[in-house]
Amino acid sequence: MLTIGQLADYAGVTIKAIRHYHERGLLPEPDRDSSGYRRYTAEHAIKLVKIRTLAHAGVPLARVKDLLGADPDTLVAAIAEIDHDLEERIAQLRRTRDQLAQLRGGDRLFVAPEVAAYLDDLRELGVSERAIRVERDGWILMQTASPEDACLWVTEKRELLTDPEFRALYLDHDAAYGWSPDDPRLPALADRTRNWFTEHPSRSETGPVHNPAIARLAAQSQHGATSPAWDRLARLTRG
Amino acid sequence: MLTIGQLADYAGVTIKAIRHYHERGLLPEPDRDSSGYRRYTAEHAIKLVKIRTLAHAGVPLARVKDLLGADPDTLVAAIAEIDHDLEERIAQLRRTRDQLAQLRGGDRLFVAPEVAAYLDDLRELGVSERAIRVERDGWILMQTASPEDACLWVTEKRELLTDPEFRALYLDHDAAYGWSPDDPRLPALADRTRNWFTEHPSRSETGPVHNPAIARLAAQSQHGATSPAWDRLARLTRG
DNA sequence: GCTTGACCCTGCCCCAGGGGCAGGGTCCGA
DNA sequence: TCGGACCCTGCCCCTGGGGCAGGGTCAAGC
Repeated sequence: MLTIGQLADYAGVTIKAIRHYHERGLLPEPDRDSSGYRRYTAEHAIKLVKIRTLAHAGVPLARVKDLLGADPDTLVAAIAEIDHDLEERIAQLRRTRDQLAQLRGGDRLFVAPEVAAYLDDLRELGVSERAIRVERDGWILMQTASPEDACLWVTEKRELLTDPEFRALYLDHDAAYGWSPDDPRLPALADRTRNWFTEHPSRSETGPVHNPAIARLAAQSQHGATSPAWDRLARLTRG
Repeated sequence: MLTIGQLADYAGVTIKAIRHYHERGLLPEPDRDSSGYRRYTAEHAIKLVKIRTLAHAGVPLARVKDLLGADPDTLVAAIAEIDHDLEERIAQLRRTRDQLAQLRGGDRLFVAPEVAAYLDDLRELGVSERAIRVERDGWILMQTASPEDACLWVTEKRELLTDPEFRALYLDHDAAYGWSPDDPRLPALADRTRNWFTEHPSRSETGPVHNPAIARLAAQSQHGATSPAWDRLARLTRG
């Protein structure tokens, strides 16, 4: 004949939680003594331990209720599933720990040295600050998503910048941002761009990117930073 | 320039969560495009990854907010603490898994065989069903709290029952439950009880129980099942 | 031009497991 | 008999979102 406080201590649960389980119909209300206090039996205690264990495992109370009334086979199956779920949750927490460790030095990784060097290259080349900002944002995203891919990719891009034709193309694209969509120089630029890509088919744009989703993301992330001239240029380049 | 959906996919977070972080002031609201859609920059993305990592680690959002604005030293200290917390939580989940495994065969352990044998002994002795019910409930509680202690203790109690004087005392106490508190046989019974305990000082009542809290619990759990005669008997026995 | 599906907006209510408070009763030991 | 610990009900609040309603927006294909 336990009081609610004794039962709570026994099961390692708060008094509030026990009353909550009564309200939800998980644990039957026990008889009251002469002064209206709840007096619990051992049956309540073992049922409460069941409830607590399942609840601690993250099982929603509604499902706990079903499980308490289920036949043993169903229960065993459910427990196996819950256990599997717990295992996964532990793995997830471990991953979170790893990410937490990265966060410690996270600000340094704001822009990795390779990326900073690449941005410096662009600046030296005379690229506009607008373009540099867009590049930087894109690289930050890629770095956060997959530092290895980003590092590989940026190194390749720096090599690409040693090609005079690529440098010229880059600068012309940068300049074309502010042109009118009817500018007569656009078709020629589109031609040169297409030619360059046919001559360098497997590099950079379709390069050794492990995660294609990241490439898509990078493309999308720059999509908002477009202009009428660029839109026309894109159409011309595609054909 | 990411939309909210793209940002959510990137950070592995729901759109709802992002809006929630805006409401809580964790993540600044970005500018809107012409149709009122939020457009995010890379700064938002890296900040969101921080928030997500901390939130997944179970840090309350209010604290995440503080941490985002804190100096690096404070941040590093906080991360160490959070990491320690995570480690503990993983251990807790593992314990929950063990308990879950016990739950699988939990109904069989409703009354362990040793306890069942002890209850059978009592029944054979002629003990009342009322007393047997109280005993059973007590043992169930002890079993659930500490199966090893319960098993040790019940074995010792069975040995005790081979002592004729203890058997007689047990039966007399059982019978005394229904007596009037003024019954003249009570003082003599109290004397015999006290004598027995002084002659068997270290057994059973103060026996090899590893967890004293359990002994206290067992005593308390039977406390409600008392009677006027028992209350008087207890007073007499104590002196 | 029109439809269709995917995406976005705000606002509202819901959940578990309590915390806290009000306002009052009960029990137990000294 | 008094103080402190315990119990009762009932109420509203919090977190970290999920779900739904009701409506606007965008892009692709017909």
